[in-house]
Amino acid sequence: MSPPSTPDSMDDLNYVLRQRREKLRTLREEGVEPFAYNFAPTHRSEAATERFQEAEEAEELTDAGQVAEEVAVAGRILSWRGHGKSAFAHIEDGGGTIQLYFRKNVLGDDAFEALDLLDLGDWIGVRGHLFRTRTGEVTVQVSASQILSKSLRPLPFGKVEEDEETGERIHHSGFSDQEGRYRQRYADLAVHPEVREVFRTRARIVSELRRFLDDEGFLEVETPALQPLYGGATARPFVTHHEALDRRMYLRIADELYLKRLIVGGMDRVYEIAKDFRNEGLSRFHNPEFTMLEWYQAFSDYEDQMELVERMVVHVADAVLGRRALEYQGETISLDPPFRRLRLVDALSDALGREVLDLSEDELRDEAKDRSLPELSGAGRGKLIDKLFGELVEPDLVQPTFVLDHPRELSPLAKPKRGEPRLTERFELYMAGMEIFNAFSELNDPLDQRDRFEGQMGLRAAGDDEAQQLDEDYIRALEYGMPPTGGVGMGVDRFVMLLTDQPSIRDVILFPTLRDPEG
RNA sequence: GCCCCGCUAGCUCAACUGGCAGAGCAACUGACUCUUAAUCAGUAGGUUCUAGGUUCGAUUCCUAGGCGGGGCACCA
Repeated sequence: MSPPSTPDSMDDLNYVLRQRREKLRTLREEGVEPFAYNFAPTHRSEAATERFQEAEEAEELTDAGQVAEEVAVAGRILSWRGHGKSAFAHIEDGGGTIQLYFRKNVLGDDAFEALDLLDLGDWIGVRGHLFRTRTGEVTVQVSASQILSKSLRPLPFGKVEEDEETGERIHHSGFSDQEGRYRQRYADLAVHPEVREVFRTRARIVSELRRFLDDEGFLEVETPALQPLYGGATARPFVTHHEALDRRMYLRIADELYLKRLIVGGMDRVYEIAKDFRNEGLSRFHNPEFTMLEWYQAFSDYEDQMELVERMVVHVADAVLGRRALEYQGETISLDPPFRRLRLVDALSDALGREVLDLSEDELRDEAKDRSLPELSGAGRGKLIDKLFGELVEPDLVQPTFVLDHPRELSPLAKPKRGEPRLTERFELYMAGMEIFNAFSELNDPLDQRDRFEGQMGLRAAGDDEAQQLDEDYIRALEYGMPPTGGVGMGVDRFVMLLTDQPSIRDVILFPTLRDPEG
């Protein structure tokens, strides 16, 4: 990793890097600047291919079978096949790949010799006429070429063979080391078009989420990521310090309490797409910083929000996938609403064969012990129910399922369930076993909210350092009056995982959090 | 934090029970003017993750550590 940052001690470079530096020096000696300032392509590779087909169909090709006007294309050299006095290459640009054909008698001796100084990975710009090779591939017959940037470090290109009959792409060698791919995402992206495609899809998904909410009359807002108090979720925060204010601050774990302050302020439909930060373990489903979409809609309850979520999922699926079913890691998942609804306590009661709400904390603990769930000493009723649910019910939630009406202890920001005060009006939407949405009829009674916060303070005093803090300013906001409001949080990364069939959250985050490689 | 698996050339991988560390691709030299995993001939390329230990001898066995992957826990 060190060569680029240390002064050139050529001795330390391995021979491949050394050779490329020598080519770089030769280019400069010949008066060629290997790091150009710009180039003006007339087409991206895809458009160039289309241009040829257009000319071909219109029967406008010259006698030599070429398009009359020259095109200019630029890209990174992916492959090179030299044949003495000619050569074929493929370059790749943002639009795909295109083949180049170099001939000594077209380019001239000097320009053809200069091709020796090119390597895989170099960026070049070329001009030339489009034609179709004997084997049928649209190709640029290069009349002039220019190096745009010298690659001094070999990219880990594999080779791809396309099966003529099935069109199947067979990968040879390649870059498959997970660690290398995450640490050097630039190299991963450079050699894996399919990885670039995942992130293109991610952008489309986020864009469709925005479009959907905008069309529903929501206003996109931005709230603080640096907060004097953290809240809106149960999680351990990242702690930092503001020097000038000499004050401890936290990176947000959720946007919730700020967005609801905006509802109090009369902004009756708001949303935010933001990074949240949680100081907890990493896993296939957890990255310390992740993207959350939250929205709040005045005058709605969680029933209304279930309907909105269904419409949102369908909107994105239609727009991005063009269908309402998908394959996730071998499972077929239908996105056709209405989604299944499952009351948490009913599902758990069925699994246990006993009425969950009638069980005492000790009885719940015994049930958990019977299923050899580990480390439950500190858990209260809410946590025990959550654990049991996670163990007994959650694994089955492959098809989209709204899990409803969580116990009050688990949901300090949710309104009590109408007619069942031990429960709250809350839902989580599970898909492919992942919790992707979480929503409430938002608690807007400031007195009840204070009681709930105080309950959390009790848990905190008992040693639960993830319990929520009492936010007096938020209570004050509620005292001014918050209309009935439905609010939803969505794990954007997980939703992207689902839609792009990626097994790990690291595969949908460009630069996932990793340990320090130095150790 | 715990368990399992992995770490060997730029990349992908071999190397029996502990016995000279190898191949394909990439690179380099040469041949080749419609190839596409181009082909053919040749050359070079290694701190076997790190530090100890056992041994005549360690990529291989042992101990500790690092990083990654998977699982569990934590957490959503």
